[in-house]
Amino acid sequence: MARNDQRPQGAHRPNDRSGSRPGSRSPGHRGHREEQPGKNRWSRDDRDRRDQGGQQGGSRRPNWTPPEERKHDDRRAPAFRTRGGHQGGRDQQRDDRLHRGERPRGFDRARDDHRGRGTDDRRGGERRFDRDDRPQRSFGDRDARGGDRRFDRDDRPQRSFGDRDARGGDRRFDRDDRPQRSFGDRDARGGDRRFDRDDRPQRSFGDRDARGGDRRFDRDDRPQRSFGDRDARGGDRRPQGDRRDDRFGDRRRDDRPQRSFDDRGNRGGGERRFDRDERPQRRFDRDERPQRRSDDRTERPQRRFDRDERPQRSSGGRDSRGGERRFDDRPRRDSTYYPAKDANPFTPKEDVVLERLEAQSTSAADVEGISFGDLGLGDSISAALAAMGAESPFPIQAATIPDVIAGRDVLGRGRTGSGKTIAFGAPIVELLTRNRPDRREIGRAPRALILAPTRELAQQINHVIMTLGRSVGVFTTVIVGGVKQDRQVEGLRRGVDIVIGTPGRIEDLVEQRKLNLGSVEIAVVDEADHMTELGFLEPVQRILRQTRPGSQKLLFSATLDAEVQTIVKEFLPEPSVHEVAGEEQSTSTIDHQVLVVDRYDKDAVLEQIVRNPGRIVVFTRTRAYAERLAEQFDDAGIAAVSLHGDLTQAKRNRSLDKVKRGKVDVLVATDVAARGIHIDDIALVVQADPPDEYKTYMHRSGRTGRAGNDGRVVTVIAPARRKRTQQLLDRAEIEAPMIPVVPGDDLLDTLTMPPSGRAAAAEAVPAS
DNA sequence: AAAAAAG
Repeated sequence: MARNDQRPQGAHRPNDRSGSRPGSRSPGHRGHREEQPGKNRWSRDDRDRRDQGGQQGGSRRPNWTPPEERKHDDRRAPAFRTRGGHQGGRDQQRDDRLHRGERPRGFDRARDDHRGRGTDDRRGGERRFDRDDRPQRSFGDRDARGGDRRFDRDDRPQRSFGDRDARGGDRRFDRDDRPQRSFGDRDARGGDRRFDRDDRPQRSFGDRDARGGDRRFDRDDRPQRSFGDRDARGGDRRPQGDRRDDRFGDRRRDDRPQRSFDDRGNRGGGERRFDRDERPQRRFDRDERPQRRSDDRTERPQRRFDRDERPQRSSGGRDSRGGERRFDDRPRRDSTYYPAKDANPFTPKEDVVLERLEAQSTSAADVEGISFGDLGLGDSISAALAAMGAESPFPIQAATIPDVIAGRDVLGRGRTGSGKTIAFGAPIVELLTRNRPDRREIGRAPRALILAPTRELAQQINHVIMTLGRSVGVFTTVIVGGVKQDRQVEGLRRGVDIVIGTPGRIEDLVEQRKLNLGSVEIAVVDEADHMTELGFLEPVQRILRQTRPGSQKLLFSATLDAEVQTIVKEFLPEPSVHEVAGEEQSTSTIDHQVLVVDRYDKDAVLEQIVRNPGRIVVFTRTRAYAERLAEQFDDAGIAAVSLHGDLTQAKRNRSLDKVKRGKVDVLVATDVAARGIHIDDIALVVQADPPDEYKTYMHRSGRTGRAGNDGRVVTVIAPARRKRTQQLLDRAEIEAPMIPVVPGDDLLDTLTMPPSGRAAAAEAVPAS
């Protein structure tokens, strides 16, 4: 895996020194950052030369204009025009060149062929660059990248003090002590959380069955699942009695005995359905965890058992494991000739509302008058927060900061845009400030790790934490894929306190022995429920297992649910769970509508919607569609950029940056941008394809309506999808009218207007 | 069926 550079194109760039590779780039010279950009940049001459003899992707258009130079002002000009107007000369030309909707530019395809993966940008010209030799396009990229990296480094210089040793010791103890904590703590947090382990004993067979009933929805099959896990463990499980007591004591958690995930179903009431069942597979995965040092977790013997039983569980997960669990194995209809809508073994899973973890609730009123200092943060950090605009703590912050500082494992759920990054970032910086050596050690191993599902989110988190850390000499670095690892490795070599990144590159560097997670005392999994989904779970587990035994773990997400069970069981023995009270209300600031559109009218409707003024984010289910739509909008004179996994990281950064800086108002993205990404003032979120999961709906919607602003969301669906969409909305507890729409409807021209204004317009439009 | 993350 030690891959060196994922951008093979680099080899073709003029001035390219990649041949000399990482080392030659004057490592150690922080100031050399500048060279980075220069290195790949094409001079005008280079470009011209290229253009003339260019045999690259071939079809470069004579009149092609760099997208960034095009003008799309017309989009806003005609204030709410009903139909797409005609475009100016240039656009006209473009229209001639290709029909919207088509995969224009033949070269795109050609390129795709040789390029192994991805396609860069939708605008042909740009894409070319990324790949082959296409020099020109570089400009954009580099800058973008340059920027990111910059962060990584700038702060480090001063890196004066600090180190892990100090803390190390402490934490270590924690672990050991944790044992005791168990009882007490657990209660607090809930013995329940422990799912399988302790409390569940009784539950064993009987329970399950019982539960089975509820769960039935989700998984009829589940019942069997018991096989290994729980039963076996049974032995371990302690009687519920011993669990909890304390801190939550006051909070009334004692009463919630069984609350474990499994149980949840019962207590909660209808909604909570045991989604977990579906997640059984993961459990198996653990087998691989044998490593888990037996010693550290004396207290948690139980788990060990779990693993044993789960032998097969390898990666595949379900397959290996017992047949029962696999969805495939589920009882199916005898005949599959006719697709069964309701009995699809796969879909149910996505729509199931995972049971919500029980948590301590904190409301805005609870934090009134409280300052960050009251929560345990030092003056420097508090000042840095104030400078960032965070004068006083938000509920989720007030709830989790003290516990994080106290060294507890924490599960935090706060709605989108509620300040979760600071909720875990500030206390981590605070902890790293304490007990550290007088001098910072060059090459010291990081003491904190933050995992995020996307590179953009990791970078965003880094911005926040880097800012906080700078005030107290705590340094961070981003470790993500898509860019050369050189700078990242160099940063690590110099020594950083907090590593923020995505699983792939982190594992890669660990394997290359360029990143040592053994000193990590605090690990955070942001968007935890997503990070514990199938493709992410195992890497995350492997990474967390690399951290110091007994290290503190924090899981955060706006939709934190039982999906994280597997991780909680293994890594958060006695977590404290927090959520913001009444967070559902916050959704009330977002207006939701479902537009029922005939398939053939869809693109026209989307184009009309996107002509509305204001920043608009359009979500699609596939990369190809995101690309196609962005191109369509662009060709129609509506400046738009795309963001998805087929683009090079440079382009991804560039697209996002363009939107953030207001260069472009329309962003067409896949779900890569659904979680965590913050862009100011998104007036409207358009779901060009309806999401499959209610959680996805919530995260996409969460891109708007942030910071107390109103937000609007429209979801475009085909008539046949109404029922399914309604079910999804019900699960998300969102009310949204379903409105039949055809291209040209005035309603489509007022979507970024206040709801009230729209209502009037809607009435004037004959419902389909 | 798709997306993300390593290549």
